[in-house]
Amino acid sequence: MDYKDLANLIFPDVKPIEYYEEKYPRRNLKEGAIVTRFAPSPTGFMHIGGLYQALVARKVASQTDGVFFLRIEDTDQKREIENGITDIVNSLKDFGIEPDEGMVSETDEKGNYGPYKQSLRGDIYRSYAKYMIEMGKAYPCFCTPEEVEEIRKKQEAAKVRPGYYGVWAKCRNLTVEEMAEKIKAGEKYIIRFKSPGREDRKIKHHDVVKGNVTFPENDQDIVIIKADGLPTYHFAHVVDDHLMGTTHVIRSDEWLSSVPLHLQLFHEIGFKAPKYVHISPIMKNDNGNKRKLSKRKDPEAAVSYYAEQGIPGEAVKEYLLNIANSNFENWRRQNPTEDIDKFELQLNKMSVSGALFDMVKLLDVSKSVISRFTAEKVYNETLKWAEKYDKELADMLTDKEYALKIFGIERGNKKPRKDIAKWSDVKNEISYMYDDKFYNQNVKYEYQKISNSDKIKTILEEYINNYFDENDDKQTWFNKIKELAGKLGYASEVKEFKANPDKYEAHVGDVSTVLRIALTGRANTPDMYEIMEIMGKDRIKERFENAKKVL
RNA sequence: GGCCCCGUGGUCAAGCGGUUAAGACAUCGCCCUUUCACGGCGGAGACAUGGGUUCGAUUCCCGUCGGGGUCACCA
Repeated sequence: MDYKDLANLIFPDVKPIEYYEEKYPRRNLKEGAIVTRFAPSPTGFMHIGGLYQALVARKVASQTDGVFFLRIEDTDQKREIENGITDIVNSLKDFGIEPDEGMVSETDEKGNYGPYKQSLRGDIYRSYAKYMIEMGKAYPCFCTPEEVEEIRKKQEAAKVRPGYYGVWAKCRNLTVEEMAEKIKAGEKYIIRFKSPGREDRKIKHHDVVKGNVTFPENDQDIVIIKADGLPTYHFAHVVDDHLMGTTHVIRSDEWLSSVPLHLQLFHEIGFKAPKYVHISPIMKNDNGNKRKLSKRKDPEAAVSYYAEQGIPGEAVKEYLLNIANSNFENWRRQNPTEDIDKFELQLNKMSVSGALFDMVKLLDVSKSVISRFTAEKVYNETLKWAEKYDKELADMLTDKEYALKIFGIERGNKKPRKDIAKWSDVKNEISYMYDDKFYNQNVKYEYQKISNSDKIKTILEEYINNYFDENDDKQTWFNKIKELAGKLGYASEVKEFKANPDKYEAHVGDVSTVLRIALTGRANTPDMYEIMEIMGKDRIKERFENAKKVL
């Protein structure tokens, strides 16, 4: 009895690895092409950190004419949730991230290197496990979970490293005959890797973002095939990324410490190891302590949160790119209208330590992003958001032509207006442009410098009767307000007023403010000329009448 | 606790032996503007700490402190 016989006893009906090696040939890509993947477990909602990884992986693959694929790591059936894959696929799609290969829905996939769902790859893993056993590099372990737990307790008591290794690895030194006997006797077992490592030796490794790191060699006989016949993460990673031709494994840095294991696994099975890119997670300040954004405690950890808030996906992506490569900001300033796909992301420039999530900064990025949108796009996005989260707003937007005029105020020029950070801001920004909202809100007219009722009344009446003309261009429109101010005894120029503060009660700006407040109920609005232009004389008149009533 | 990684203004961060230690967000002041939002100018604000090495350390080495990660038949 030798290893081969043992392997056959354990996996009698499994294909030789040559079958798979042929079925999944090396990818024929041009020099320098990077193959990346996003490999989440469908265990809950999509996390912002996952989006970050996927974004980075998608970008570097695109930049090098490589391939980016989506693989689902569902080898732990206990933790799975319903529609987990759909949620991942849709979340990525919402942010404009399309994999070249991989799962496209709960059950469908595209690409030639599948299945892209690990639970469907059991036979493949078993073939490679068998291969390992044949080589004497893996073995069946008959220890029960209770026994393993007991070993751990002893180690703890003895103050030695916990784990299944060296002398603690009871089954490691069983003879082939003993193993076969136990199997034939029906004893339950799992498959463990037979680590050739020694803890007192160091390995050096170069991580693309973390740089050079040194670790003790792995000496743990980790399990590669679980009792349920599926592989553990470690083994699936090695087999899949080999077969799928991944060149760069981009993953969260919590995996950094398993690099010695993974490298050893790759080496022992005889595959070329990929490059590793361990990216720092996005953190949150929690009472002075940094911690990862938590699914349970932090609503902003879920990518759905941003959609709910009405923060455009483009903004979230730009913010994330900002964290990834801080020179993105400079690039954006120099290329304000360029598509972000044109930005060249550099993996080795990514931060080694985790960045604190900064909502204020995100919102600032978002303001800029939205200011670059066309009125049409602002309209469409706002409507899409409103239909889901704010019915009242959606109703307001029924008249598209009118809404487009509002969204067009101070937009499309070199210094576009930056007042919307998220779609949920919109209602408040535009509500006064809607008569039914305006007249039903019980507006309080809080006049400022000029607050005397008679004076306000005079300004309003004079203006609408003698100065307002719908056909005026902006310059003459404003000249007329100056004229009005002059006629009523206010300074028609601000400079004039500042030069002679005692001579005048107020200046043209204050007159404007009266008009603005009577018109909108607010002291601060976008350009008043455009607002008046959109409203038209009758509505302006009506607004003024309303204002006069409560004087 | 063992092992690994990290430590530049409030935040994100350039810098990698000699710099007046960039920039962005936030903050404050001024300017522009009929208001606001922009935009412009300026201010305040940082190399965790103690030892080395060096003519010279934010940059290199060691210790301390602080933060994070990891030690599963979870990924």
